[in-house]
Order: sequence, then C-alpha cells, then structure tokens
Amino acid sequence: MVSLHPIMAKSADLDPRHILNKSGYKATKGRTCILEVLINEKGPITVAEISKKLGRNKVDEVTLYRALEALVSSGILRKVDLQRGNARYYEFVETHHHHFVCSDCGAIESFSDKLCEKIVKNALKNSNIFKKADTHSLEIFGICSKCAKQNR
Amino acid sequence: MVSLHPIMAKSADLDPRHILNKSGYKATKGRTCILEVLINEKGPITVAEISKKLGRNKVDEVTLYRALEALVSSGILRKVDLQRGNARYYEFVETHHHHFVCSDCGAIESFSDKLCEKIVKNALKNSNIFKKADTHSLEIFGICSKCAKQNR
DNA sequence: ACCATAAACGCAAGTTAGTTGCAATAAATT
DNA sequence: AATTTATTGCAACTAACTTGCGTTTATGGT
Repeated sequence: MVSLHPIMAKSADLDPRHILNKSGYKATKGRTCILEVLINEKGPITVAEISKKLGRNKVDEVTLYRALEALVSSGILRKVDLQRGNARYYEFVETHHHHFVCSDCGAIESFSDKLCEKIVKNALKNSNIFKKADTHSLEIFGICSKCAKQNR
Repeated sequence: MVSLHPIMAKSADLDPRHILNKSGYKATKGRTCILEVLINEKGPITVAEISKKLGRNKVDEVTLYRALEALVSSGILRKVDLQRGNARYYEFVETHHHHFVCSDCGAIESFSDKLCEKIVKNALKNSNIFKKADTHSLEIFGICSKCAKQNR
C-alpha cells in the first residue's frame, strides 16, 4: 500500500475504490473504472457514453449493466430519465439536485432548491398510503437560448 | 350525425374523437380507442397495458407506438418514467400533477402543489441558458404502508 | 353522395436496450 | 498461500421500439 502525498490524495468520498469497498463491493478494475468515469463526469450520462469513455478499460455490456444496477441500489449512482429517446442516464450522487434539460439539443443545467423538501413534506402530509419518502426526481424541460435562436 | 341526449353527452374535452380532430388528427377507430383507454385510466399506464385494455380493438404495436408519440407531441398525453424496470408510462393530461410511487409494488398516488411553479420560476431566474420552461416532471419514490408492513 | 388527398394502418424486418445462466476469474478474508 | 465469494465475459435470449412501404380510411371539397 503506497500512501499518497497529501496534495495528491483524493478525498475518500471521491475515491472509487474506497466508495466501492465501503459499500461492500469488490474494487475490481472494471467497477473502479466505471465509477471513475461517473465521478469525473459530474452529470447524467448514458450507458453507451460510459462505455465509450471507458476506452481501453471497456468492459462487457453485461458487466456494465450489472455494475450500474448495483451502484444504483446502494445509492451511489442515480438513474434519471431526461426524455431523450430511449436512453436512460446515470449520474454520480454527490449532492441532491435536479435538471433543466433542453428538449432540442439535450443540454443539461443542474440546480437545487430547498422548496423541494417542502413539496415532499406536503405530499407526505396529504398522502393516504405513504408515510415516508426515500427520494424524488424533478426535471424541467425547455428550449435553451442557443436552440431557440437557431430554430427561428 | 346523431346528436346525443344532453345527459349522454361527454364534455368535449373528454371525448376522444373531438380531442383528436381538434388537434388535426383523424379520429380513426384505432386512435379513438387508444385515447379512450387513456382517458378512462386516469393514471400512468404502460404500452403493454394499453394494448391489453384495447381487447378486441387491439391495434398493431407499430400503430400504437406511432399514435402515442403523436399524442405526446401535441401535449394530449404525457410520458412518465416511474422507475419500474424498462417500462415507460403514458397518461392523459387533464390537469398538471405529479406522482408518489411505491418502489416496491408500483402503487401510484397523484398530487399537485403550486410550489412547483415557484421552483420553476427560481430555476429560470438562476439559469444562464434557459429563458423559458415548457414542462416539468416530479416523481417522489417511497414504500407504501402496505408494502412496508409486508416487508417487516 | 362521391372523389381526392393526406393521414393512419398493418406487415415484415431490423435495431437498440437490457437480461439470464453458467463456467472462469479475481478481490478480499483467513 | 489457500479459501471464499463477488464479479466477469461469453453466448444466447427477451423486451422495447423503429423504419420502409404498399394498402386502407377519415375528412374536406364538389
């Protein structure tokens, strides 16, 4: 075990191997690289894009799907639907946030708003069958100014 | 043209044929039945479920997909992702609302909250690239009390 | 009521997205 | 270093969705 010089060390919660082990997974070459791609990406990305970014570390598609599913079930990744064809997107969950998506070019802008918690609280209060919320997703769709200009 | 007795008449905005024509579509037997299923359903439903509910009015899957896509593009239907496997859900858009979904059994409870508009407004104000929002989707995920009881 | 026309349809075939079972491999634990 | 158990890759498969094209059908004009 080589210890890194302080300035080189990643904070533990951004180190793929550490994250994997902490959640009871083996830090295999495959999963480490997959998680690394998602940590660096810092935004939603499709399975096909992940595969491409893996480059020479590419894994079998089955392995990729299984890894993603596992990481989602542990809350390390999040699966989001950006209404772009049939693609599902995955993103590393660092802080909870939402997306503003361009329906035309797919540009994504992230945002967060504490009012969301209030809405969830309201929904719980008014619900007959739910007593607790685990998570939520909010996406706003529109046309970005670049596309708006082009389409005119 | 037979005019219906007042008590039999559907309000125009719930009559599939009227809705179709108003948006420039032909009120074919297929599309009329498809839209009828969705109007009666009053909640998100999968393509497979729609097909089953069509019964003897079943249409080819291609026809179904093309009809759904057209109706979504006109804002008559809405496509939602309830994070249940790979199924996409469609629902008739009567009033804007959101979903509280049980991650276990898939039970759906609809709700709406005016705070959402506020969030959209905030997001627009803070955005660098969006000047206008068309629509948004909000889903809350949790375990319903029935499933919570069973799993214990 | 008939005709023209454009939308909508169904079929066949194809693509993309995601899954299952299983034997081989590689982390982690002892 | 040996053992254990998660993870991997392969082959084959299912599910979800799409494209092209010739035929049918609703609708608006005569």
